[in-house]
Amino acid sequence: MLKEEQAQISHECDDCPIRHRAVCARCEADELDLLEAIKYYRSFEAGQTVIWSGDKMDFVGSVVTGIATLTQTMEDGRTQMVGLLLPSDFVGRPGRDGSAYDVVATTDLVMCCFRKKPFEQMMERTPHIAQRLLEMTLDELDAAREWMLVLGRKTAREKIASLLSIIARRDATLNLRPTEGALVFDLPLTREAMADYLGLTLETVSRQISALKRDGVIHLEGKRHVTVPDFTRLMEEAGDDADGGMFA
Amino acid sequence: MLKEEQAQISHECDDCPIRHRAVCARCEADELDLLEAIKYYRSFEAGQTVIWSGDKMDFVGSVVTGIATLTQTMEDGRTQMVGLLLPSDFVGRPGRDGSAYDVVATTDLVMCCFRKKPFEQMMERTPHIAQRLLEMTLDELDAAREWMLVLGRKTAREKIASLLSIIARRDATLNLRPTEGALVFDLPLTREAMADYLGLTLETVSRQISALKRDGVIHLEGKRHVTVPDFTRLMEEAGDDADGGMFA
DNA sequence: GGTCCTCTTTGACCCAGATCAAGCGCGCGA
DNA sequence: TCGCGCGCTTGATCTGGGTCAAAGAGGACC
Repeated sequence: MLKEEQAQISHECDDCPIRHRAVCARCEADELDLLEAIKYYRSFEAGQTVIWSGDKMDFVGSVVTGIATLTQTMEDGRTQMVGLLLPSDFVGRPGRDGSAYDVVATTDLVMCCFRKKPFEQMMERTPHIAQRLLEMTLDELDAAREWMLVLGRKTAREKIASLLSIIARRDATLNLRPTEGALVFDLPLTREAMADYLGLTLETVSRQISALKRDGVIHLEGKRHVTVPDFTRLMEEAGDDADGGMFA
Repeated sequence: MLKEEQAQISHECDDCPIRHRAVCARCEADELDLLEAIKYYRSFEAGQTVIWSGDKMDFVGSVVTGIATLTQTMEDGRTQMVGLLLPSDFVGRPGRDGSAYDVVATTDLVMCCFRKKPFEQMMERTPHIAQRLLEMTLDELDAAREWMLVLGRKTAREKIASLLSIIARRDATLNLRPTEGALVFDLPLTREAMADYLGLTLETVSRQISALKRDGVIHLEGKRHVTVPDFTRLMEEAGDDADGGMFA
């Protein structure tokens, strides 16, 4: 909690790293001023739970830096990740009180938050916010449906390749690295978290990553640092059309 | 195509069966008049494809009666259903030209359509429409995430029970039947379509339905007419908390 | 009333991935 | 510097659901 207080250092929206991608992306200067007046930052350490499923959630917000996950758990402990929240992603649902999922910080995390009530009022008055939120929600819905294909119909190897290509792609667009040649990135998830995302066991994840390494689809430095020498090859392994590639 | 023309019989929004649940649910009388002026009906026969994935889509619309499915297909033919569209559900995405999925009528289908351009303009001028669309999209996102748990972590038997309970629930709210005692409904999907929804093969679907019948969880009359004597039992079989029940 | 044809059921067998069980290796705290 | 723990790898075995194959059950059409 003290940590959270410290994080409330002054941040200007103008030089916010997610200014042009988050829910505020379409706001004009004056609208941004209003948001700036009611926003506050919260930070979390890796492993900390942001909210538990079913808990009352009196804020909404955007991931500024770090990574969080959305997970669902059955009574007997089986868990399924249902969302991977990267910088600029939105957390929380206007018009609902409780959280439907566990939200967990998997790395150190900074969020830009708004108390729900004021945000909802703002949304009614500022179409730019509602428009952007609709757009982001539709994108998430598409991503969720893409993921349903992965979960329902892909083999373990294809699942791993799909996850790697998604992380690689999002990492590339976020960091604006060139997409030519080899892609390099760090896995932000443990083997177990990957298993929860993919509907697999952590042993299978480990085995398939080893297999992809053995077959030269990826290189590993340590456990987390990944090099993809040929992205098209990875896409093929994922079972995707090798075109749906690298834009926006 | 002739069939579609015929379907343009006069329908009044006032006595539309999905008036209070569709994208127009929040519209005032005057807003409704504007929509009424630009809407048109299209009908499709069972089995007909509404749009192919990738095709240009110059309209959006709501399912009025009947059932449609959203599916994704891999090059080698593996297919995954990613959406089940019941009356009042919305089809199409404002701000995107092509369809991301195959949309197929699984029963005879009537849709209330709007050409995309006018609808988008309308959305900008009528916050009630955008608000309702956001709400519906958030609901669909929740449903998709629920489904990710089903696909990723449930057994074949649990998957079947989950599908049955979802159909039973939606059918009950749609037809406003009392939820006391036995639930009765018709399966709107073939075994193959169920398999595509659940990430199973049609043989496994058939076997598990037989097993649920043998164990008295459901009764079957013919292949499609289902009776659920004890809904709580079905929920347990689905692996869900037996509470998240029967409201709205 | 017979004959397709599509949807479905059921059986026999097989395999991808789960489960159970050792170990490895790196970072951290004492 | 050591040891301890957590994340990870790898092996051996088991099994749920896939695959392949055959046959029943309604319709719809002639």
